[in-house]
Amino acid sequence: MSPKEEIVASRKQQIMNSAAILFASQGYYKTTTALVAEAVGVTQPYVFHFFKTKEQLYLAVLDHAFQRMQDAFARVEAPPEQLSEKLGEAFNDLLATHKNEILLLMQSFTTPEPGVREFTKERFSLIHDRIKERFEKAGVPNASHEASMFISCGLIITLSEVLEMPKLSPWCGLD
Amino acid sequence: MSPKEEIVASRKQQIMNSAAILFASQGYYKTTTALVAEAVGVTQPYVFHFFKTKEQLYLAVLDHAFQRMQDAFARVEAPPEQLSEKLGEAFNDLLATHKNEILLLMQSFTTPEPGVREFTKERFSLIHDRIKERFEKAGVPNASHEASMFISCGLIITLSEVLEMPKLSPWCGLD
DNA sequence: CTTCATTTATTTATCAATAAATAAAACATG
DNA sequence: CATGTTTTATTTATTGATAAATAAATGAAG
Repeated sequence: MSPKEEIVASRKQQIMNSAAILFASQGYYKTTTALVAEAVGVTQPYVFHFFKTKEQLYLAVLDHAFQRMQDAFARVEAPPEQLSEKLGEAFNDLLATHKNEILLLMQSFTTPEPGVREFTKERFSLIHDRIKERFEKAGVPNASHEASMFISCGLIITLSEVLEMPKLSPWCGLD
Repeated sequence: MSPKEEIVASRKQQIMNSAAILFASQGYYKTTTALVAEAVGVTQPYVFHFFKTKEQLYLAVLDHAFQRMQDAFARVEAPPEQLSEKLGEAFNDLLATHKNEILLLMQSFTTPEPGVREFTKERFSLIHDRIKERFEKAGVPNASHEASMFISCGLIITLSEVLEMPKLSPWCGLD
C-alpha cells in the first residue's frame, strides 16, 4: 500500500469509525451523512466518494462489526464444559473493546431498510450456525437451543447498555 | 359515552391501531404520519388533531402496549414451580393476539428519540420489577436474574419474528 | 318545524426544514 | 500537466407541522 493509498484507506476508515459510533448511539435514520462527515472533519458530499449510498456505508460498518465478532468466537478454544463460559468472555471482551460495534449489530435487526434486513438476517443466521456447531462439537445435547440462549444473552446485555439499566444485566448480582 | 364521543374515540383508536401496525413493522422513522392517516382513510393533518406530535402518537401506542402486557402478567396465577412457565404462556398468548404491540415494545428501546428512550427505560424497569417481585414471592432464589432471563427470552423471540428465522426461537426443536 | 347560531369533524393549501445525492470546480502534489 | 483528493454550489424529495377554510351535525329560539 503506497503512502497515498494509506491516506485514502485511513480516510475511509475514519469515516467508518465515526459512522460506527454515530450509528450505534443514534441509529440509522438520525445519523445523517453530514454528521458523519463533521465528526471526521470532512464535507458531507465527500462521504459519497467512498460509499455510493448511506445504506452502503451502514452495511460496510455492519459487515466489519459482524466479521470482528465471528473472528473473536472462532479464536475461542475451551474444553466442552467451559465452552459457553469462554464464548461469553469473548463477547464481554468485545463489548469492552468495541462497544459501538457490538451495540450496533445487536440493534441492527431493528432497521427496517430492506437491504439492511436481508444482510442482518444472513449474518445472524451465520452467527447462530457457528455457535451451534461449536456446541455440537463439544457434545452439548441441545446445541441449537443453547446457541439461541447465548444470543439472547447478548440481546439483554445490549438492552441494559442502551437503557443504562445495569439491573437488567443477567450478571447483575453475581459474577 | 355519547354517540358523538364514540365516533371521536373510534377515530383516535383507529389511528392508534394503524399506527401500532406500521410502527411495529416499519419503525418510528419510516412510519410517516401520512402513512398512518392513509391507513385509516383520513388526511395527514387530521392526525395532529388527536396527537400534538408524532412522538406523542408513538408514546400513546407504546403506552397502550406496555399496559396490556403488564395486565397480562398481573392476571397470571400459578404455583411457584410453574410461575415461569405460566408467565411464558401469557407472553405467547399476547404474541398470538397482539403481535404488533409485542414487536413494537420489544423494539422500542432502539428508537433514539430522547423522549422515547426515557419512556421505554421507565417501562422496562417497571416490567422487570414486577416480574422480579413475582419470582421473589414464589421463593425463587435469584429473582432478579430470573426476571432478566425471562425478558431476554422475549427479546430473542422478537428477533426471530422480525428476521423470520424460526430456528432462532428457543423452543425451536422442543415444546 | 324551521331558521339561525355554534360547535365538532375534517380537508385544502402550504410552510419550513432537513437530508441524500449529483456535478462540477478547485486544490494539491508527484 | 495529470491524477487523485476535497470542496462549493445546488437539486430534488420528503416530512412534520400550521393555519385557515369547509362541511356536517347539534342545539336554541321564534
